[in-house]
Amino acid sequence: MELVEAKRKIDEALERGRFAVVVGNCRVKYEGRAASKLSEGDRVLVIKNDGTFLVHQTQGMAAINYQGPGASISASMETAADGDSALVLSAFRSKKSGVKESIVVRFASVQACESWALKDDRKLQLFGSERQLSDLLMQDLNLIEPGLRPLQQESAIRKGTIDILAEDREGRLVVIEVKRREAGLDAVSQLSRYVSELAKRKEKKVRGVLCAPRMTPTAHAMLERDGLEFFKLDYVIGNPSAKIRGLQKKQQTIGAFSD
Amino acid sequence: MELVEAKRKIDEALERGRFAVVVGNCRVKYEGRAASKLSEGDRVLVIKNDGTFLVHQTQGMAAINYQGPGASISASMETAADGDSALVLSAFRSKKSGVKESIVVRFASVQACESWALKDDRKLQLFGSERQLSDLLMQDLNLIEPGLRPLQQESAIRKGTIDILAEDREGRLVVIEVKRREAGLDAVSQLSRYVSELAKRKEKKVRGVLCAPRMTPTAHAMLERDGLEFFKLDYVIGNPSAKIRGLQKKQQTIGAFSD
DNA sequence: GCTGGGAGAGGCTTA
DNA sequence: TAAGCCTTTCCCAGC
Repeated sequence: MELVEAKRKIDEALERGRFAVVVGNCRVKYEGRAASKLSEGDRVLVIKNDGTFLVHQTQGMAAINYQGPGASISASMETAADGDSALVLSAFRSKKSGVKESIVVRFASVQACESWALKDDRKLQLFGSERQLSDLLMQDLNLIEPGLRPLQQESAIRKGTIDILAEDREGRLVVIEVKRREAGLDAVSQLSRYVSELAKRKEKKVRGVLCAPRMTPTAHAMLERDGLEFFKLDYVIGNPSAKIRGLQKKQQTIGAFSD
Repeated sequence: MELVEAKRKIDEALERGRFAVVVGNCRVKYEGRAASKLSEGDRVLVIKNDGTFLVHQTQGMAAINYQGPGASISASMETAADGDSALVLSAFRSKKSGVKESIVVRFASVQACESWALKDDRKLQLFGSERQLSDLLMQDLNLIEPGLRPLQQESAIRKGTIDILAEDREGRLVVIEVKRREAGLDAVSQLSRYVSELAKRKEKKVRGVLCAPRMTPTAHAMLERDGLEFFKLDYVIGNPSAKIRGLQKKQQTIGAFSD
């Protein structure tokens, strides 16, 4: 496809706010929070109405260069010193932090360039997030330990946010950290931070329980050394809901929906 | 475009290992580590040769549903009870962990469906990563403090990996943690973990220095309470290299390349 | 192969 | 707005 023709199509797509895809041989340059260069190769460029700008290589899941919503996108023709011309598509963005970012894609040739007016107002419904598991646990903390009563969910302390704060049979505070997947060192650090902060503030012993499907051995060692506890969180992911195994009370259907 | 025609094109693309893009009205269902549903709307599906499978909505940077390299992709026609037919594109993958994942995209209509044989063997060259900044600092630790001598870079201890291990004028061990962006509570936790682990092992006082462009206030408070230190890391990102401001020794050009 | 930890991480929620 | 922190995070490097 002729570069000029591709430019015309892109200009039209940008003007009309369409979703556009450009396929061709290009070089890519990025400057912003970091900097990068990518020399010549065939790539697929995705441009969305909201300013999203994605450069995809033929392999790998993540876009190799990207600009999020809010970028301003422009197209221009460029003629190099050797007389070769190129279609240049670029995305600029100024972040609130003051950082300016730019991606410049120089197409030497274009295999395809198309755009569409797409309509989509639906949102993804996700099941099995950490927040959902936390909500389910809140319904009956007896699963973790008989007599455990919930005090607060998502309570903010100076050093972060406690997933669930509870009280045990002896009236001790229990900090519960929920992880939807295997817990590592970072999770133990996090819990440890909350427990010591709370213990200092309340001037009494505070328990800490890490709820996760499993833990790495090193994390488990650190957990025990810090006097914290582990509770195996056994759950099943369904569609359209997640369930914790062993919960005695009838679980509310979270995230149920009609379609 | 006819659904059957789209299916034929997809089959051909899959067979020949091409990069394919499908645009149309669809529903999406995901089951795996979590589960999700997305009801009817116009979306763009990206299929790569390596099994990468991305569903993009009209807004937002991230793919709303995805499967990484290694997925097996298939296309089929389906006829619903009401007689409406659909083009079903799906991606399956079994992770090493044993988790099976699937994405099923049901297209009720297709606006465009195309594929290309793309060639690209180049890799992104990135400047200003944390590892690069660490490399630069290693060249002259005097910037942080006169008399500081490097002992080791990237040394693994039981509880993680220390960026830079050094020795100060008085012969004390100094753990240096480098962050390319603002450091938060997690960074302080990390450094704190390394320092206490090393102090316990060596049975002597160990210093900890957090090198970052800046810190959040809460993180700074925690740093001071833990007896750790902060060094403001002032750097500039260029293309094709990153430089730390104030480094006295001539900085090696890191990441320079010819193109 | 497990584990830890970075990433131009992005994005959401709450103080 | 800033800060914490979750993510189907992905990804790589080291042991």
